[in-house]
Amino acid sequence: MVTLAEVARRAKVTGATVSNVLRNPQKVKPETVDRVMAAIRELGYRPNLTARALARGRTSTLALMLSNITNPFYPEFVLAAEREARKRGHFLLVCNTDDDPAITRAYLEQIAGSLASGVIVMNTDLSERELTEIASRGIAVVLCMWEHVQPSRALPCVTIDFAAAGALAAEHLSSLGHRKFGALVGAGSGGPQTIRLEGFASALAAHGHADKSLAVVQARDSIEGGYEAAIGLLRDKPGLTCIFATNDLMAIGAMQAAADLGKRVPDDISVIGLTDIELAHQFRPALTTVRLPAAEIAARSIALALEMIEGGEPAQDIYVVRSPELVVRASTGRAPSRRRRT
Amino acid sequence: MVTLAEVARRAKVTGATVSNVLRNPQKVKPETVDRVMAAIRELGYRPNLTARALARGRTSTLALMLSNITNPFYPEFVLAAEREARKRGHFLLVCNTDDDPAITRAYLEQIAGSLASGVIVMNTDLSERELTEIASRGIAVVLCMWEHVQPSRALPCVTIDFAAAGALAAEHLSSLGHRKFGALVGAGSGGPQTIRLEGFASALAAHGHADKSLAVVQARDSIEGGYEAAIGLLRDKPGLTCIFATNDLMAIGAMQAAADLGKRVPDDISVIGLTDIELAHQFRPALTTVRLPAAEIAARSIALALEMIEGGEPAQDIYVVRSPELVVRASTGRAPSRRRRT
DNA sequence: GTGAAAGCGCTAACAA
DNA sequence: TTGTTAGCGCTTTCAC
Repeated sequence: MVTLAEVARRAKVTGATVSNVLRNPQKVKPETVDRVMAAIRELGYRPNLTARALARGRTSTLALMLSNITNPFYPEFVLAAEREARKRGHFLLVCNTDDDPAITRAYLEQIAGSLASGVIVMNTDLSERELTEIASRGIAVVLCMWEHVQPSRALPCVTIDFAAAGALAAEHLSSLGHRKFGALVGAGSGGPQTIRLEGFASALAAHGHADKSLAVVQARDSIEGGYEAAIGLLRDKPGLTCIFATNDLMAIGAMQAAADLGKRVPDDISVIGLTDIELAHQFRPALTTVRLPAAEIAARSIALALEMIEGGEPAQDIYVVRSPELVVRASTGRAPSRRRRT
Repeated sequence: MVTLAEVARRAKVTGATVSNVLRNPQKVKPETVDRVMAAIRELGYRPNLTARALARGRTSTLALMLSNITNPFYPEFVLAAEREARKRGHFLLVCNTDDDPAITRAYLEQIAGSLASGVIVMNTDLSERELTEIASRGIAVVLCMWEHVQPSRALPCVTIDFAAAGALAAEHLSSLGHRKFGALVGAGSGGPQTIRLEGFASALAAHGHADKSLAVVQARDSIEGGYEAAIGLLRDKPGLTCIFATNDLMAIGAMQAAADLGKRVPDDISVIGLTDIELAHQFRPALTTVRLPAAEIAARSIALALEMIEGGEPAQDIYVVRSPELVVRASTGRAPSRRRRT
């Protein structure tokens, strides 16, 4: 391995100068710069990032903690995060916590402040208290898509308006003439996706729908989970003409359930999701959904972490990115004319 | 940040002893161990992995280079890789190269041998020569799922028998009575998936099918790519009763194409994929496919890299993991009785 | 069984 | 403009 010292020797300068050429070339006489650059090239020198990190007191890696990258939302998110990090000269450590607090904790203990100087924490089972404690060790912690009723006051947080997302879904269904609503609420880590549901329910109320026109059921946040929950829901309430799922995976499961029960989507029943993962438009019928700007959230989170690392305190506490928007595709349509009773 | 020195001071020993307690506790008197452990606990000490890496000359991170994590094969792979790495006390840097040799190269230059002491390279546009050069800098490079006609002789390589996988698909279709075959060949990075196709074609020949009973078409390796290619293929060769795609994404696209052309799967046409990503069983109809043991390949690759780092040279050059196996689901069925001409 | 000391490769004052 | 000098926090001989 070629070291800075060898480059220095070859260029007949000291290490400090080589270091300067690399970091503040304007502070070095042009011809020295040339000489050093030549030496670097000839020797094939590459700075050792580990040594640099130790000397500077901060690394060039960021950690991204998520529950399980196998959920199709994350790959899209990770890609965007990684691109932003790379653009800013950083690398991304991906940490799957499997929703296991012990794994999460172990990761944080080992990595935070030693391997990574910043951590983006998504959907976690750890308490805010515990996370705050990590942050107090001097490492940049940013909460991402924190979906609790109370936004965090202690940790900077990048998120979107989940209630508005739910409301968009409600307005869409309502405007199509639906009157009997089903909702599948996913329970990811970090608790159930209640805010999405509340936004949905409030908007329904605002449009004059009675409380009892909405049937809610919990589901695991996956295609299979949505399928099972929808089967149950549709059996219990055969009069439903539409289903809102707090995310796309469950919505896709619901479409399959409808098909298996002999209901056509969207003729007999409309299904709307939330997130707009790629699968949403790849599935047939293509899923109508409310789009969450994942890439933007990812990039913002990385940027925020880096700003904290560089500048100290974040300028504000909560960063809300661009609003969610409705994406109408093939899975929703006008409510069928009444034929059966609820 | 609590350092080793502070722990040492508190435990009234030197740093060397603390270091030993952490690494070779049997070399330290039990009561000293206790004292040091107590100090560690009281102070909340966490070793700094960056400093450790610098001192030991090797880091605890591995890099995984893949083209784009958004391809659903990778998340499953990454999860398995990360678990294996974690089990062995390492962390995983995920690098999306976007199939761009420049990005790949930049990553390798920056990371290899400084941030990561091992790199798993999947599907890449870099030449073997270039990769060998990186490896010669003393960093562990393992090729993963290298799918070239010539296996690499220079770099250790974890792979599976792609030809056998293709053959399984052919045998399955042949045994169902099909006689007119279509094939979609994906062209990922690292060139087209020729070996899978060759395995398919050879098996067909071995079962007595004439060369011209197989129509091959290239496709982009995605649902959309498979869709477009299949539309073209089915228009050109309306007599096809089955389609083999060199991977699942294209197979799913092909199923959608068939549906859009008014063909029922599997009644009018059978579709078989290769890989068995999660989507394969989640889609309707569920996709018959040939399963590649992704998790096993991932784990083996990580393990191999670590062995090389620890032990120097790998014991052998090519590691072939468990054979692919046929997974029969709903997208394949008996060939329809002849109705039309080719 | 424990300590002293040298160093991993780089950065960052501060001097010159 | 360049060099000197201390480290960063940890590991690792080698004495004691």
